[in-house]
Amino acid sequence: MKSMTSTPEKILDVAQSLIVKGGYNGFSYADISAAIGIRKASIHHHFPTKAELVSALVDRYNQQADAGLKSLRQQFSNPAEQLQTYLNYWQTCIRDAAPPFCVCAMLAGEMQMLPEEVESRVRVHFRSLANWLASVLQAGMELDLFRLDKRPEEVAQMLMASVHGAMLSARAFSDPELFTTIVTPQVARLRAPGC
Amino acid sequence: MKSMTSTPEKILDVAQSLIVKGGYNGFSYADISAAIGIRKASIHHHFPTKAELVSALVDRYNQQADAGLKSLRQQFSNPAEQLQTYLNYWQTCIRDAAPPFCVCAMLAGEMQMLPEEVESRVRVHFRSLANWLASVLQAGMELDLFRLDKRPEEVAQMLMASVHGAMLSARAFSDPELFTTIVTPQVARLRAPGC
DNA sequence: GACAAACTGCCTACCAGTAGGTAGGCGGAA
DNA sequence: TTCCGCCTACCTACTGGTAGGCAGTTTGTC
Repeated sequence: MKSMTSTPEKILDVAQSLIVKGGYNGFSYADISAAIGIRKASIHHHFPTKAELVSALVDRYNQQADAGLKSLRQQFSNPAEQLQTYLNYWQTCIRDAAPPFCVCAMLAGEMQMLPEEVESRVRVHFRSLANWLASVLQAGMELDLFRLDKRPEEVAQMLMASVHGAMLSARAFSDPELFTTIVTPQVARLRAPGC
Repeated sequence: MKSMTSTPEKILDVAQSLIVKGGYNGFSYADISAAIGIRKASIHHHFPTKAELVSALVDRYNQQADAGLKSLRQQFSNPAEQLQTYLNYWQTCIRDAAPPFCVCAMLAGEMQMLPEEVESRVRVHFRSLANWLASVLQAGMELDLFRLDKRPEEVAQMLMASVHGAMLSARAFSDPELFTTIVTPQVARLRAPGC
């Protein structure tokens, strides 16, 4: 039986896991080549340059994230549940070391030396995640589930920063549970009393 | 007039600014060489391997940070002021693009592929920053300046994550002000009513 | 339906440039 | 006289990237 995922997909999968480990400069075509048993030149056939490879990678990641977040809003009517499910996703990712870090958070650190084409795509991710969080917060506020002391956009930024910082701490301390320890109380604070 | 800083110090200075830009894999001996007008081999004379160089760098960074945080506690008797001054430090750093990022936060992202000797030193930084924050929070709580809903150690972790996440967001959006926007309300939340 | 042309996906072989690192020499200060 | 800081010259391994070939499939045309 032939493998079900296409070669370009496999390349992006491996590249993503490598970026999550060591960032843009932390992997090479040779690494991918070794991982999926294909020659370096063949990778260049699919993605001529490294910048194009990572751009495609972030594009795919953004699409997946958008789709995931959108389906979250359809699946759960309760904004509090939507938010919690989003956080649970990362919680299990980090615990299972699946992709224990957000690709874009990783790349954001290296922003200053990324190719422009990649940089702009990373910014897109941050923008749309912040927007999603803000709209969930807004909805929750209107339903009296959340009581915010700031505009939803600002609280969204605070929440996003907490999530990324918590990923960093979990990694620094090699303690997956730390992610939850940090993030859970942040969410609890949003809840309006009596919910 | 001779330059006042010794060559090893200059090397570490340049290396630090390069790490802050692009992480461990984001710089080379050649980069440092070009920046301070010395040959690559001469850098190896002072720091035989890259791992040793970065280890020395993080050691120095940790010492400076410890000294800075310690003097902060001596300079201000009020824990709220201590905390605020710490945050102001990063705020101005990021605004002036001085070192607009914490070296250890940067390295923490690459944790999984760092040489062991560096990894352990990064962990030390996280540990001692968390301890400092926790002790400031504890002191503030005893003086009724802060009202914490969690143990000071946990709130310290939350605060630290916020700071690092805010650095990441400021960088991703190329917006230095965002750091303050994110961090200030986090601190405000700590304050006991009537202060 | 036959047949050449074009296109795939991958290969081998190669390139210039750069990575981290080494060997050994040389001038000046201790 | 030895040590220090820096040098030139060099090494091997690896970086991202290219040129060109070669089977197998698709395509257009008669």
